[in-house]
Amino acid sequence: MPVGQNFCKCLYFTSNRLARLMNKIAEEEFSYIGLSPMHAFLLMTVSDQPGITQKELSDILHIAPSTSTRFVEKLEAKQLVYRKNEGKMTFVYLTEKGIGIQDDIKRCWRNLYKRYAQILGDEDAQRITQQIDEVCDRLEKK
Amino acid sequence: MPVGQNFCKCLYFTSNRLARLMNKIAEEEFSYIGLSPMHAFLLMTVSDQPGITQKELSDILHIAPSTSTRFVEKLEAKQLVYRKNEGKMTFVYLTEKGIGIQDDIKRCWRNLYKRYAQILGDEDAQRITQQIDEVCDRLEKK
DNA sequence: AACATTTGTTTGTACATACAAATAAATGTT
DNA sequence: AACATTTATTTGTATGTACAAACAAATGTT
Repeated sequence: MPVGQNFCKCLYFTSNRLARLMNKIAEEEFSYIGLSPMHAFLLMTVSDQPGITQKELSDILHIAPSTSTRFVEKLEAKQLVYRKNEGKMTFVYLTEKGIGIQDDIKRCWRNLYKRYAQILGDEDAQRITQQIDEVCDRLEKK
Repeated sequence: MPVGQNFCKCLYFTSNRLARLMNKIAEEEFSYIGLSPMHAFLLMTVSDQPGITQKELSDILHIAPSTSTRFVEKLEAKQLVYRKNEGKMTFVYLTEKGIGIQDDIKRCWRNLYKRYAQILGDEDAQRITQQIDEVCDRLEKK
């Protein structure tokens, strides 16, 4: 009896498959502004909370602290954010250029939503997203 | 009005968050046999269909063809599989060593399931997994 | 005040994964 | 049979992400 057919019953397997699919779609949509999706999310977060620390960023984005360092580095190189170091913390702010592309980012984000919602329907799209978020919270809590 | 709080309503964002979480759990469980989870899945697939081609592997595992080349290369280096080239295709088989660890792989896989099912409950775990799989199929069909 | 612990950041390194281009074989078309 | 198209694989290169270790600052304890 073949086992290969049962990969679809493994949450590790399916969640990674979905993430790969969504990555491709999101990369396409955000490619219009030359940013990877996670970088765009980071920029939106900084726009929302100027002076945010990297620790807070990694909490909100659910990435490792080292990853947020790397992201901020890259966005700094593109002159979309700048850092202010104070003691052991670094506070992150948008540059003028970073502020300037916020609308474009939001537009890409909306297009991304439209893109998958068109396939899944608004209701299913929102339902599955909410359920995944809930599952994440439960898995993370312990 | 803060936008950061709404990332959880984005399927790209949540699916990646879940994948990162599941990766960590799966890597832990499969670390007992010194394999990354996807390598283990590939080995199970080859065990199920000896002589499978890399194209078929990439279809079943939902990865890019180049990725399946890379995986097979690595498993060949570990002497868990070998290749037989015929024409433009390469057929993949398990070595004795590869056959020998199948039980260990299955044990890790069961432990992985137990691990997240214990947190989510069997029912929820299976429900969300099935729904994600369905969503993937719909997104892939285009 | 001296030392230990915790907390935030950075750096080195590694891995999974992908795309695009190159290659090579198989198949279809004239 | 000659050429064009499709299909499977490989290779070069790039990106996202993580962990562990290093470092640096802040806080707690004696």
